[in-house]
Amino acid sequence: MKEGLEAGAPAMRRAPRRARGQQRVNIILDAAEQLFAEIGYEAATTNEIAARASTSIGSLYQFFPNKEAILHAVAEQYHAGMAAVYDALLIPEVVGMPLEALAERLIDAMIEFGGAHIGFSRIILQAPPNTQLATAASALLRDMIGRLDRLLAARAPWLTPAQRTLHATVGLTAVNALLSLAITKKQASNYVFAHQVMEQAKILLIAYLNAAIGSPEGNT
Amino acid sequence: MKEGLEAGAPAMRRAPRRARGQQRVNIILDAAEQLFAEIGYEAATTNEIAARASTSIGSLYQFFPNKEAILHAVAEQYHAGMAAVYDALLIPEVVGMPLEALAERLIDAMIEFGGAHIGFSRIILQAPPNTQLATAASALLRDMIGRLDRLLAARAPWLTPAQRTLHATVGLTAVNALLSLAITKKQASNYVFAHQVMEQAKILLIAYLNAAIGSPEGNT
Amino acid sequence: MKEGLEAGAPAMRRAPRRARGQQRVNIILDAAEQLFAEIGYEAATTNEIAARASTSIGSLYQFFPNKEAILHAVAEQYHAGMAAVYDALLIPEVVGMPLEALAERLIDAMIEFGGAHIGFSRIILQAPPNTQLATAASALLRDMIGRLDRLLAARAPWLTPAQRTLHATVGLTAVNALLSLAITKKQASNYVFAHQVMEQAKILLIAYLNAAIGSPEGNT
Amino acid sequence: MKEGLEAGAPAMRRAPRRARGQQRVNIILDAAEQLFAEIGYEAATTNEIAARASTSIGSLYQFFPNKEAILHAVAEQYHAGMAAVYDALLIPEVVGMPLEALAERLIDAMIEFGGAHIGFSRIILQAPPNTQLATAASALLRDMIGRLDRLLAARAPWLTPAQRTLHATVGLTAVNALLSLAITKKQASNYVFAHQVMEQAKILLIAYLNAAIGSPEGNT
DNA sequence: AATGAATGAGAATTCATTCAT
DNA sequence: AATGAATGAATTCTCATTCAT
Repeated sequence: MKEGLEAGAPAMRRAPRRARGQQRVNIILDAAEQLFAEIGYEAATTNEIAARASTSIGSLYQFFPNKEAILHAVAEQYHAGMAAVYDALLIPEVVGMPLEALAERLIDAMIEFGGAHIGFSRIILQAPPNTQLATAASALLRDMIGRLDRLLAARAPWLTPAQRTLHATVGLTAVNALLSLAITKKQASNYVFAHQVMEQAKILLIAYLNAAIGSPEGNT
Repeated sequence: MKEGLEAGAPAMRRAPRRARGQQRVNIILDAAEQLFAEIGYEAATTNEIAARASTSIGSLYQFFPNKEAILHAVAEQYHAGMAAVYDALLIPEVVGMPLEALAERLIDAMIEFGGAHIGFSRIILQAPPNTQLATAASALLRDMIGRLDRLLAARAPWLTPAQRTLHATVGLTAVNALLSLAITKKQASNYVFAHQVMEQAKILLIAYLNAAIGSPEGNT
Repeated sequence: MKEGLEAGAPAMRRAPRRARGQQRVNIILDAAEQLFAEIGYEAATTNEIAARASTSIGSLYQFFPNKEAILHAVAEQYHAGMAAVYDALLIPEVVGMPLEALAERLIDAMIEFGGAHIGFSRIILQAPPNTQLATAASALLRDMIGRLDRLLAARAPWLTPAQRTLHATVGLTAVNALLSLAITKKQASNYVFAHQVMEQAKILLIAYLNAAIGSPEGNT
Repeated sequence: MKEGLEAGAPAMRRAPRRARGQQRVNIILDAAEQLFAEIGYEAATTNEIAARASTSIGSLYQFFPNKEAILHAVAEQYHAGMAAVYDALLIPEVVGMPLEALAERLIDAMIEFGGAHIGFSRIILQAPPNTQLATAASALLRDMIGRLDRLLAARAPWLTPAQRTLHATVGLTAVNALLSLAITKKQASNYVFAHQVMEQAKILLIAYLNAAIGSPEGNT
């Protein structure tokens, strides 16, 4: 819990003091994210990351103690961006919107963010169990679910905390999967289908929440 | 569908001629499925698979030309099982059921099958892009979507083929993700939550299909 | 020196008592010779030899204790054939011929024999040092040189034994290399060139022997 | 001829940028040449090459992508040396010499070079067919034959190109085989015989060329 | 005898990480 | 700080040989 999201997460070897160092770190992280997105975390090699970042393997290890640290740093960046997206929806004006508009906003925001981080969403959302990726991913998921939980708390105060967590988890899981699908299709240049999928995601989310959350009187 | 899902899929080196050989192949496949489920395809080593199957690495390679072939054989087994599950739902009595009962059946069947193949579902449904897994997975997905497509065709003949494919893809993707989530929770011994997730999956599927498919008059 | 040419040569596991066994041995040897010729001794696998002989690896090892034994058996066959070729030239009528006719006979015989054993000539004549092949080859060479030596003794009695051995070795080495070259070209379907090479081999041998052996009066 | 003998020849993974790297590459190549010479290309292992070069297997693979690339690099070095030897003979003063002197020069030069590269000559001149060695060897041979061809063109302009190629090929093949034999004997510490063989090689080459090439008036 | 499955040492190659310059 | 060479454990796969049926 030094600087990372996770207790056991390997921290960066040192925070670069100078601007040039920070810039190089960013280049490395971008290269890593891109490569992870293309071929997955396991298949990506540190040498290839360094090469894509136009730097040397030695420099890379000057900033990151090991491969996992790179993953966590990428995940952290991604996490921060995702958090910003969610936080923007937690403002009162949005929380009070009709469900349709809210779902639209949420999913559009995710698409936009996902578009900027094409592919890494897939990686992080699809971590095989018992792997380094899995730890990185679970922290992220937990946090996102927590934010949705709060959003639900504001909109449907009649739900118990357990219900909120359940619905948030289910909704997020489904939407994430569809986002992941849409990104894949987009990468395959199937833009029309990708767009259709995201439209369906909105319909699905609205339908699910309406069915699950119901009204103050009776529900699940 | 008889010998390989995929044109370019690496086949088994040879069909074992003796009972002992076939038995060994099955043991290897079970060990591989289990290991893939635990730590993912990439992290699994052929030596570990052989060790778990209580056989020698040489025997393993007597039947499978390489690691990928093992993956494909496991996927094929899995595929066959999944196909059976779906085919059981395509009988007239089931197709004619109310949506609620149909969704219930489908998801219950998937849970049951997923339970028997705990973990591999996750692996195959979460293949990183541009990997061997991805090829194996996409064939599977395509086939399952095809089956759902036919089911939809029987129930909602007013949909265009493109609409059917879209809805089948979206529904399956979402339900698969929830199944995957439930399995993870189950593996973590969180049975209550796993069960709740699957119940929500039913609600979600029904709500989505009702919203998306609509009635003969007006829709998407 | 039990049954092989060489003291340390691994003998066949057992002499097959029945005709069927001997026949199988011959098939195996033919398959082995062919495969050695195609890809070399080292690259040839015992399994592939068995497969080409349409038998099982188990059967192969029923007759040969190891791979090297197969090599030696093939070499022995080859040796016997080669010896027959040379012996046919050691009869008085041939020994007394003019050098031109003798060279013609010798090389034609080698071509004929080489043609029947296309490729193995190359293998056996080109053994890398310190290998199993090398031992097999050297015995063969020694024997062939010995025969040529005797031929020279009959034709040029004024040479010292050391001179005879030297000239026999040199002549045989050169002609073998050309035979090998011709076979290679033949395998590449370059029949014209192969034929031209063998014609040149005759010219070369005659020229060399004339120059080296000279007449009774003065020489090397 | 600058970077590779062969179009499809595997190049080095990277040109070492630092002096230490180039030095290590040379050490590896020397170790490889020596080992190839001793036990042949197939039997040589990359680990043993690395061990002989007193380096790690990883370092070896930093510079060479695979075993074949090492072979080709060694062959290239050898080729370059051989080419220098031949080129030194293509100067007008030498080309104009009487045949005896020319043959003497050529063979002495080959002995000297072969002595410095004891054994690899054997390897490269004795490649089994359809192997990686064969490809490396054939490029070499072609080039050497080409050089001899030019030498013949200068000395015997009345020959047709096809005749020149034939005679160059035959002469080179025979002399190479004798060189190879001499080297083997030298390795076996039989220096006297080795020397005698090379002397005979001169006699053979002179006799063959005189017989084959003839004079301007009539020939082959 | 015949078959083909079983074995495991050994080979080529990769890649995260360290180290010398 | 930067570079890229050095390291070697680990991985995939082969193949000679043995063994059970």
